[in-house]
Amino acid sequence: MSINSETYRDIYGVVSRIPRGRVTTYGQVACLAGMPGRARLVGYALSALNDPSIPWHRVVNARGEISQRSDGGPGDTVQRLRLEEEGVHFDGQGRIPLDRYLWRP
DNA sequence: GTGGTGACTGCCA
DNA sequence: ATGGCAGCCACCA
Repeated sequence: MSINSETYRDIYGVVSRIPRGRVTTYGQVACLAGMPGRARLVGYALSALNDPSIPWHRVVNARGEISQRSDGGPGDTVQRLRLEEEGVHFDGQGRIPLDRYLWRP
């Protein structure tokens, strides 16, 4: 990982144990990392992340949608493709039914 | 030190 | 159902 910070390492640690074919929300990652209410920090941490071994694509927002990146990169498209490869099904509105795919540790 | 920004969330109209 | 808004806190200029 690119940043030397315990906080970020905790976030990445949580993300890396999301099982294949499941998703989780920014808020839940924050909660599991011991900082409830700091979903925005999780988003910031992921934007700074540049490590292919971390399954960042399994993190979506609280509505089950893929959050668009500010840098205009193709990340959001890649995210959807990778999730579909894992068998995560999107509904007609581009959202993931969280009742079905949300990771419950 | 100060102020603006963001891969967010929950509340309210 | 959708859209706006305040709160959140690390980072950068």
